[in-house]
Amino acid sequence: MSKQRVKANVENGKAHRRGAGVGHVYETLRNEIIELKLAPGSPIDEVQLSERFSLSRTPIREALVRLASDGLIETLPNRATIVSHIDFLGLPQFFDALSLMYRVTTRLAAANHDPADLERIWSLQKEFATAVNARDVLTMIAANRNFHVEIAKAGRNRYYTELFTQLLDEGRRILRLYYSSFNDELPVQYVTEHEDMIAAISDRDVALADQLAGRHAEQIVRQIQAFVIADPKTNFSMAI
Amino acid sequence: MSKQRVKANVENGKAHRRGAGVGHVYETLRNEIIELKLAPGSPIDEVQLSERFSLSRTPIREALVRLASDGLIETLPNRATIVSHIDFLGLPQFFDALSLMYRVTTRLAAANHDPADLERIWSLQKEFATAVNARDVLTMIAANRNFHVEIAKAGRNRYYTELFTQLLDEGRRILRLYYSSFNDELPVQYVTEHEDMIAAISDRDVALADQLAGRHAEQIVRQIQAFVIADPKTNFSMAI
DNA sequence: TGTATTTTTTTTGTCGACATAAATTTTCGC
DNA sequence: GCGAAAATTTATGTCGACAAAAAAAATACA
Repeated sequence: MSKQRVKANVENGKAHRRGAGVGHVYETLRNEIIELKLAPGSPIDEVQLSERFSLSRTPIREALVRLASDGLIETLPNRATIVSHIDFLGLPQFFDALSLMYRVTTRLAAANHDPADLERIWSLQKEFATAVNARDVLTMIAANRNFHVEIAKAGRNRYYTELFTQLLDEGRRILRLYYSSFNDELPVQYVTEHEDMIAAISDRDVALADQLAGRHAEQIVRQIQAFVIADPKTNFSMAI
Repeated sequence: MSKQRVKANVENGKAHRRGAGVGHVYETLRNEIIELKLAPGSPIDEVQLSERFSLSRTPIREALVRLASDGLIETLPNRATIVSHIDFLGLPQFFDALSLMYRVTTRLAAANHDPADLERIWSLQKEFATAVNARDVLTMIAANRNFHVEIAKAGRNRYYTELFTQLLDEGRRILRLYYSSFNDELPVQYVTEHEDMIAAISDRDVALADQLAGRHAEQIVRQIQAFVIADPKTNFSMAI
C-alpha cells in the first residue's frame, strides 16, 4: 500500500494557501495579546495552538519567534513561553518615548502629507468618534491606534512609524486596563483634540501640530498615570 | 538492528548545547550582513547554511525569521530570501531619525548616568581612538557603534536604545561603504567630539550634551551625503 | 513523616522526509 | 527556427517523529 498524505491545514473549515498560515497565526495571537484576551504571564502551548489552527508545530513556532521579536511574548529556554508582562516600572520611559513620537510624527505629517493622507486620517477619525459615542472601548482603542499610525505614515519616515506603531500597540494593553474601569464615560475631549490636530496638519502648521500633539500626549499620560497610582491593586496583579 | 542517531550539531569541531545553535547562527549572519561580508541582494540558501553550521534547516530557519524581523533580510514568499538592500532613497529619513536619537540618548545619558556607565563609555571610547590610530576601519566602526549604544543605555530608556541600536547597525553598512573609499585618513576629529560629549555627560549638562550630539550627527550626515552624491556609481550598484 | 533520590511525564528543540510553488529546461507543433 | 506547453529541477513550506531538558510524581530511606 502506498503512503497517503492527508492535507489538513484548515481552521473553521477554511482552507489556507501554502505559507498563509504563519501570518494568520501571527496576526491572531498578536491581536489577542494586545487586546488582553491573553493575559500577561499566561503560558503559550505549542501543541494546543497547533491543534487550534490545524497546523504542525513548525509554522506555529515561526509565528512565536516573530511575536518574541516584537517583545509580545517571552521565551524561557527549554521551558515555557509566556505572554510578556506589562512593564509598569518602565512606564515613565514608555511615556517619554510615546510623547516624543506623538510630536515628531504629527510634526512630519504637517510637513509631508498629501490630500489622500488627509482623507484616510479623517476616515479613521470618524471611526474613532463613532466608537466613543457608542461607548465601544475595544473599537475606540483600535481606532485611536490606527488614527495615529496613519498620521505617522503621512509623515513619511518609516523609522518613526515603526517605533510609534510598536509603542501604540504596547500602549493598547495599558489603555485596555485603564478604560475597563471607566466603561461608561469615554474621553470625548480626545475627539476634538484629534480634530484640532488634523486642522493643524492640513494647514501645514508644523509648530502648532507639534504643540497640539505634545499636549494630547500629556493629557493621555496624565490620565493613565493617575489611574495607575490610584489603583495599586492592578500594579500588584499584573507585574510579577 | 535498532535505529541509531548520530548527533552532529557542530561547527569547526566545536559542539553546541541544545538551543545554542540558533543564537549562534543569528549572530554570525547578522555580523556578516552588517559588515557587508554578505552583499545586499545576495541570496541566502537554507541548505547551504544548514551544511555550514551542521544543523538541520529548522533552526536555520528560525534564525532567518529573526533576521527578517530585524529587516536585515527579505523573504520572497515561496522563493528566495536575500540580504536586504541598502535603501538609498530613504537616507534622508534615516539621517533624520539617527540625528534625533543621537540627541535624545546623549541628553538622557547626561541626566541619568551613574559612575559605572561613565567607565564603560570611556573604555569604549579608548577602543575607538585606538582603532582610528591603527587605521582599522571595521574595528573603528564597531567601536563607534558600541560607544553610542553604551551612552544610550546610560540614558535608561529601552525604547530609544532599541531604535538607536537598530539605526546604528543599519548605519554600519553605510559607513562601511563610505570609509572603504577613504582607507588612509580616518576621522580624527570624531575622537575629540566624542570626548567633548563624555565631558558634557559627566557634568550632567543636558543642554550641552544635546547640542554636541546634534552637531556630531550633522557632521557624520554631511560627510556621508557628500560621499553618496559624489559617487553615483555606488548608488547604482547597491540599490536595485 | 519528612527529605533525598529515582522514575515518569510533559514540553521543547531538532531532525529527515515529503509536498508544493516557482524557475528552468526540454519537448512539441508550426 | 521559434514560441508555447509540458516535464524537470530546485528550493521552500510543512509534517510527523524522535531526543533532550526541565518539571512533576513516585519511591526509598532515615
